[in-house]
Amino acid sequence: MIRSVPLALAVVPGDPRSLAGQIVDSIRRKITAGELAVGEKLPSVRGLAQQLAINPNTVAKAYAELAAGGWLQPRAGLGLYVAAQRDLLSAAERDRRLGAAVDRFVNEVVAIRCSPDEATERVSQALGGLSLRQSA
Amino acid sequence: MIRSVPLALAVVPGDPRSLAGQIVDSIRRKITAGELAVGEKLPSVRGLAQQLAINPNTVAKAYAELAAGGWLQPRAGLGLYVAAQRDLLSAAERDRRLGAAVDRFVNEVVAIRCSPDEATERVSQALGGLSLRQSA
DNA sequence: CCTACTGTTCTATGTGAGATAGAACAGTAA
DNA sequence: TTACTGTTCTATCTCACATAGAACAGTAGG
Repeated sequence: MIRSVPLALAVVPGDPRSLAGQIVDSIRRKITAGELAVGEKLPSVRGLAQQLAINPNTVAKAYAELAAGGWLQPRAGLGLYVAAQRDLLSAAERDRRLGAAVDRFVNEVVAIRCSPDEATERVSQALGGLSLRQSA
Repeated sequence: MIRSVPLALAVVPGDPRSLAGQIVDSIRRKITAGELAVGEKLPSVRGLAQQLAINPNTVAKAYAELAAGGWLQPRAGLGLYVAAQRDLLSAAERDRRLGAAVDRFVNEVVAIRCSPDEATERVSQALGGLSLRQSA
């Protein structure tokens, strides 16, 4: 029996994202950053729900989405484990989604009225830090 | 009486953004791109609503948000006109919002599992094209 | 003055996503 | 058998969004 890490994680009601969305984003970034190693066991649905003081169904939905995206591997009756990185999306689909994400970001930059150069710089910094953690 | 341009604009029900949100984004980008010149009159609330086959209240909400953001200048009884560019946000507030937008974008890049370099490149391209239009 | 336009404001209604609550099911290990 | 695991289902509540209809104040032109 592998002990599951307490999983430092927080959800806030003020966030525009749904509770399940916050959990999904946090775990995806922790896996990408290497804070959650491949094969590691995640807290149980009910355990994490109690820890976050939210409904178990909300955690279950987040876990289901992560499993569907290939981030977590379910073992029947045992729990969910961090899966090895693999691509479920085709190159075309990934390109399409990236384009949509870029478009959304540009809309926000326009709305803020900030310099395109500053926005590019900030994105470069944030994504650069991401790749460093990925190689770790 | 200044004739208002037909304003090539489209809203789609499938878009995750609300109808008002789509209108707001489109008009902000048209103003930024110079497709809508400063001082130009916008279509009336009821006119644009009829053109888009949506409720006038939805258009009114979009216009109100644009006016609140300083993008449009209301003239009582006349209509809304493209305002001269000015900053209503403090540097600190703009920086805070940019950080939030970057964080959202990074979350999407992580979710897509695409290369950070590719994402940076795409953003740089998109924002570069934006600054070109701004100078026009 | 009167009419026709402009944006604004208000209440009411219907729809859908998100979160909650509670129950039940199947698989696994001690 | 017991206690855990994730999964699935129905039901309810809330809130944002879009719609619908009405009313108001300001402006221009006949």
